[in-house]
Amino acid sequence: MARPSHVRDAVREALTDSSRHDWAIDDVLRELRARGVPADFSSVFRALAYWEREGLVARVELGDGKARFEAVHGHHEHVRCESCGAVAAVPGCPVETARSQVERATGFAITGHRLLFSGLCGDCREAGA
Amino acid sequence: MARPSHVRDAVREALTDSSRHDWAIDDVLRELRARGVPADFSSVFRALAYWEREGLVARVELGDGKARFEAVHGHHEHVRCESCGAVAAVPGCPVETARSQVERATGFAITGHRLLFSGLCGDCREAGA
DNA sequence: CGTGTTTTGCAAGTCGTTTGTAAATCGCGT
DNA sequence: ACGCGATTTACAAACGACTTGCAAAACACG
Repeated sequence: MARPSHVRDAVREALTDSSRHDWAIDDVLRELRARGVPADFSSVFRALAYWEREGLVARVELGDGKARFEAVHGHHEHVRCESCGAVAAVPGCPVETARSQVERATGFAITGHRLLFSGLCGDCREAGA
Repeated sequence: MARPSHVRDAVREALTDSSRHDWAIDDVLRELRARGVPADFSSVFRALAYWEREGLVARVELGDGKARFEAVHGHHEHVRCESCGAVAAVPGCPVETARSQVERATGFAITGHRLLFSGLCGDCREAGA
């Protein structure tokens, strides 16, 4: 029933092989082409949706109005360079401890959070100085 | 040179008069109509952009793919109910202390952050139980 | 009152995503 | 090897929400 799906497979591999945290759909598409697996935008879109449902890929919210994805690893937050857009992972989670305090202050039962730092990466800092 | 602008004024008043943290452009539009100040979508859009530039209105990122705004008060984070979408403010900032640690870990110079909690508001929790 | 600038509304354009549809592909039983 | 039925894929059209171009209306000012 489940048939081989080179697009889906290639999409998963592309994300998994890299440590990028900001794969836009176009980026994945280009990467597939580079790997000799031409595919259609919509196929990549559906593949990403599929792996997201499957829990192997997570959507990353960078606030730039584009859907971005990364392979699921552990829980972590992100930093994004205001200048060049580079994205890196912030190990650990500065927010976990705040949870119960937030619940008390707001009356919400907290189930998750999304934290995005912005700043200047090392390169841009040097270049701008 | 600067002429009276009932749309701009009405937009600022609408946001300022309320404590909402999730004004979408349509919401503002509807509120203006309710106040007897009919306006066009694009005018409201430009008014919001204007006040954002002016620093009186801030864009709020709720990750629902819509531009959302609030009147600027102090710095605070947000909680959003997964069920009904209600948004509340989280007083204080659980992240401020993490800043230097993040800088050390990533090599970025941190200039800001955006934190969004998700969970269930009191009402939805009762309703769902 | 004219004049020149600012605001507005309307409509069209854009960007990125999402969906409809039909053709191609493949596993499987015969 | 062949046909059947379900799954994948590509292409194109649809969408949602924002953005922009442009001309008409509204003012302040001389």
